[in-house]
Amino acid sequence: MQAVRYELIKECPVTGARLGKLHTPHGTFQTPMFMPVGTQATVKTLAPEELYQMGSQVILSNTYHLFLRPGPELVAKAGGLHKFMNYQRGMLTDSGGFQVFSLGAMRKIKEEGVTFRSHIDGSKRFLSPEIATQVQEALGADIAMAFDECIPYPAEFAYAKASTERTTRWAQRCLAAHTRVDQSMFGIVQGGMFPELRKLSADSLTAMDFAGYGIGGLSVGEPKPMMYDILGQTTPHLPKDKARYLMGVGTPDCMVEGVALGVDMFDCVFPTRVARNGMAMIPEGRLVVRNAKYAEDFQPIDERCGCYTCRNYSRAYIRHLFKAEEILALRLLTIHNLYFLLDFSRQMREAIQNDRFPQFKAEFLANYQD
RNA sequence: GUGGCUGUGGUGAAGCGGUUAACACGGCGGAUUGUGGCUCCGUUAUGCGAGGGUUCGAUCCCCUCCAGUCACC
Repeated sequence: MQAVRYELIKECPVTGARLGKLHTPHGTFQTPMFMPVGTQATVKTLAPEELYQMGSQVILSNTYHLFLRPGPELVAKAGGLHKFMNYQRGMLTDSGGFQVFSLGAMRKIKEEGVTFRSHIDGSKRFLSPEIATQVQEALGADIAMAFDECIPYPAEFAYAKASTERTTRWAQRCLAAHTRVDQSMFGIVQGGMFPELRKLSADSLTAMDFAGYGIGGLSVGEPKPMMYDILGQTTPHLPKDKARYLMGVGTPDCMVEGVALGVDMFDCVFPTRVARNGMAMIPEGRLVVRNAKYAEDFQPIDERCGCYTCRNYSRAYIRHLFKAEEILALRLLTIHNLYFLLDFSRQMREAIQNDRFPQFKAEFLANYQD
């Protein structure tokens, strides 16, 4: 019996959209869902109570960052990540595979694992499937991710094939190393932009006993139509009774397309990162609140939005806070953007429930500009 | 009042006779998809206190004025 279990509630009769539940040791959560990113054991600028209040269910934290600082031993000594950071709902840790490739300098990939340099102090470090699994067990999230290589775009077929096969072997080693019964592990489908490799990866991984499946290596710079194409040629190879998690995706247009192709979970730094740069997400796309045209605009970011920020503050005030480099500016837009995506997820669930997901998708996309 | 010094964009300032006036900050836009509040990109002085002169040519040299600033009466 897996610690984390997906329950399919309902499928859209037209698209591949799924309404479901994710049962975890820290509660049962609704899918499709968006998972806020809390890289260093904190969703930047927010306290857990604020996350609960806006409807946050599962949050993501990061093996790479916590491995380097403060270290898995310290988190284990604190009683695990939930206790350490005082978040009592669902939690997922990324394996560190992606960061080794995106942040670690001078990385060297071998069959055994990856040697890289810490982005903090430049020291030489090593991560392998076994180490990444042990670290994630020490962190103790509900969901651990298998250690993978995220293939860059573009990539040659030969490289993508070799890498994908290695990621599959690494997945086996992760499962073999995994011992915690109150934690489940998701495998990660790779395969680059090659449908046959995606199928190969999915088939190999689904033959193993993972609780769910991450879809990695997308949204790495390829055009969106290509991403949707590859995604659409990946999810059909995944079992219906397991959760599908499209890694690193979190703009509403990509999410609604992803849900239509059968994805249940998303995570992305986008809403929180752009919030810190003065950009608010709205149904029409984006509103850059630090733009001069909002200097005397006393409306909320979005009058239709129910978030704490929109109920209490104006564009002019938030713009002022950004200009003055006040911390509250970052908090207010982070609250808004996360609420926006969490509420957007809720609307998608409601649409699937009410058999109107295709219309919801069409209407949303007609209105949205990225 | 007399003498010295200084006047370059929103700011701090390079340039000191010769193509489109450096650089930094700020401003204004943009980028951002398994997170460094980081970063990156574009743009921002038809003009060098004002007027006159010398010169093929003046931010740069000369004169007058104006304004700041320091010192002394």
